[in-house]
Amino acid sequence: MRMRKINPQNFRVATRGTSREINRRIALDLVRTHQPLSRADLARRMGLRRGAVSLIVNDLLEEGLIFEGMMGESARGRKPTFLYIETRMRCVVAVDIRVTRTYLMLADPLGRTLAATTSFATERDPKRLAAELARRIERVLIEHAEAGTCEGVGVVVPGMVDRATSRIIHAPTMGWRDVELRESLAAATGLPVFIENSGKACALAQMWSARGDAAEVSDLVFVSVSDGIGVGVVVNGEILRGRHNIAGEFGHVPLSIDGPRCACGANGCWEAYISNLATLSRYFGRDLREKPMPAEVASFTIEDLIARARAGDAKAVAAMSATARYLGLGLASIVNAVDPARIYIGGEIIAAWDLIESAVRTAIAERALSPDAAETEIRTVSLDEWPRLRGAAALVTAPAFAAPAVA
Amino acid sequence: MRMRKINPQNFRVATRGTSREINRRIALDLVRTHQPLSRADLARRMGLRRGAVSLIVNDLLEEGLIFEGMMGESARGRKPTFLYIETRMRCVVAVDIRVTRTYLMLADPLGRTLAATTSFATERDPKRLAAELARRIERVLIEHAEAGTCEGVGVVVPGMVDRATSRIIHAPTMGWRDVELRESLAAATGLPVFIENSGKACALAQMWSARGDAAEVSDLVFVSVSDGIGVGVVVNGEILRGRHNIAGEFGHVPLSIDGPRCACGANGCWEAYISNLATLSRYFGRDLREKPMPAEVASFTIEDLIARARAGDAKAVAAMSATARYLGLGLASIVNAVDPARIYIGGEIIAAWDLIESAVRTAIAERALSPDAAETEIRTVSLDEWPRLRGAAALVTAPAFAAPAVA
DNA sequence: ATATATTGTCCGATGTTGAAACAAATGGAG
DNA sequence: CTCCATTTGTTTCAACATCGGACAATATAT
Repeated sequence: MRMRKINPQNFRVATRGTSREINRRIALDLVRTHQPLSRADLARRMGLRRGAVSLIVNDLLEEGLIFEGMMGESARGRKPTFLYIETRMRCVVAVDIRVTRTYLMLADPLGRTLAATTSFATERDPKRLAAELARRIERVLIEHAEAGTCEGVGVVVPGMVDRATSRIIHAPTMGWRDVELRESLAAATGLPVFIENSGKACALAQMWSARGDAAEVSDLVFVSVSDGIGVGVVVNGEILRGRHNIAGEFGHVPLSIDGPRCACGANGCWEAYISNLATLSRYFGRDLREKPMPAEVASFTIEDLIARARAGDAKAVAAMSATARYLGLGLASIVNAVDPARIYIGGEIIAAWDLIESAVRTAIAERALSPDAAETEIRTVSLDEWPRLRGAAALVTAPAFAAPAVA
Repeated sequence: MRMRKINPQNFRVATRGTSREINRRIALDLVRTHQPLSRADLARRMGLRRGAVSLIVNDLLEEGLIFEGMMGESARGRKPTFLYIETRMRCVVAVDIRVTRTYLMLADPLGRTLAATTSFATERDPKRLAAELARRIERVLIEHAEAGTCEGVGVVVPGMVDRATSRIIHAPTMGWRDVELRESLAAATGLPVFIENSGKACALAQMWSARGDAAEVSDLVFVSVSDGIGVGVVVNGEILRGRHNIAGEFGHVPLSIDGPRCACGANGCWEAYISNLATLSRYFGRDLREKPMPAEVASFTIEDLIARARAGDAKAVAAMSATARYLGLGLASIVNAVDPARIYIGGEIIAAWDLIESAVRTAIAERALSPDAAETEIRTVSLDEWPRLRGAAALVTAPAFAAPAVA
């Protein structure tokens, strides 16, 4: 029995148009997930009369959100006209700001890539970064005029973003505190701009990527293992943000309060056990954060480590196994705390998923509170799926398909 | 920008009555939180026309959910007729099943106690417990016939409850696995029965207890420190249950994976550091789970320990301080993972809150990811507020005031 | 006594879904 | 080919909701 409290300080009453708004969004989302679909299909799925559906569909057609395509097939009787999401004359720009490089992608309203991803060295100064981004966005839109009008820019950053103001409260790796980016980028491009933490955006992308009658999941967690640990939590189909915009920071929940020092200042954070740097440090038997480092150590990447493990390097295998175990122990905390239907894992390390999966599973089972929960579904997301950029695109595209705020 | 995904497998379209249903529930909840309230007050708060409000109010009056009371005051013009939640001829029964004793309370539709709480020794056999409960419920309803018709029975248990079936999946301290209680109790009493985990129900009670324009909070966590650690999480005004009904089990998130053994089988769970047994074990310098124990140790309670700490017993103070620090470190995990607007803490130990608060705060600040988050509001809930029983009552009373499921 | 303000009700306008009739399109039976 | 059953999509009217404004009732201030 689902039961949500009404907030007496912030509710929305129903007006004459509320029913239509609700059904309109359901219809649009059904076209998105099940296209192609006819008006009669929609009426059957929604349990509405065909008359009501026709009115909604005509609205959506007029606004250019969907279009009528081929005639479909039916055993007998008049053939249905199929409806599709209009993706031909609309596009969005996705931007992934990372410490060293910034990535840029053009996507259609369903989040599919329209043009090859480009990248450039990240400019640390926010004002100059906004200017540079605006230039590159303008260029890609001119170069791909066939993509149509741009509906907005989605930006993901490695830091906390304030929900209300969209200011970047703190991005430690970037050295940013209370940075304004949205307004300057919006002013420079003349486009709506949406900014979100990268972990949260990745979770958003996974939530909106499911198609058809495939298992739909509205409670999921995305864990990104990289230089740091980014985590995004989705509960009841909504991103968990929290009162101070830090919700989901499982990377800084401890495995051991007396464990190794973490970049955040505390000891024994999950991140301090399983970040790429932690794994490499384990392999080299020294803390790689301490300079100076020999050049051959500084340029050694996690991909190199995985290669050595595959080649049979016992020390590499041991380092990977240890990370796998700690990864699983932390995932167990997520399972016990959030109990999502599915966990997605991204980052360079999943290239070695076949090597580490069983150790991860064993560690989860060691701490998960029930056998069922220990079997929580885990899916890996490889880097070439561009999870961050798809999340950035979803920031712009998803609102049109979301449920209206009501009550 | 709040954005909830529509579940294409499980949505609810709007029908002719949906607008009315939405506004009806908002109106009823406003009367609950702001009573007394006139029709005109409602129209102003809701932004509806007085005509529309009148129709809704007349519906609610006919159904006996509210009643018209005294005339109110106004500076000029016709005096308003005040509306109140009808609590005179309706009641609910709240039941708190604990390991050794079971508590029973009669409450009104706003969750206020109507008759003194009674208790009896818990019968471990579910069938016999249901029969015993039914007898006692029948008796209290006869003895308090003035309370009117009973609208249902809310039961909280120390274990996991399956959302769909209401079966008790696992209650370790009771020795229960996959136990059916709801149907047998409903059959024996002829009343609707609702069952929930006690930690989750406590969170529910806090969410629904706020009145007036006081700070409304729809993201909160309730932490109950007792023999075990019970935690309930509320996100967006909804209880977090999770895919396997274990969400919110922060009691078994580790402080140190190499820490002391926990009853759940894992090592270093938060519970193993701060449960009453853990605190007492720390005081006596021995694991109290190991039998046999001297009688004076076995009968020594956490209240006794608090008394000794207040009397200046250095060892008692040290044991309490250690628990306080671990309590804060675990709360920091909750802050970083869920980032609620407010945390409620219940249990015997809060009788010593003045002794431990600063240590708790220091520990939270040690690990919280932002200074703001470290200042997350904490409120203690004393035992004589009967948080579990109020949660049990809320299971029955809250649905009437909750938002309708839409889209 | 009069003016003004407030509450609660009433009635037609508008916008929505519900139900059913209807036109159009299609395939199969004869 | 004609006729019929079937399906799609549109149209029409009824039912139900809020919106907007008018109105009577009621109370206070002047």
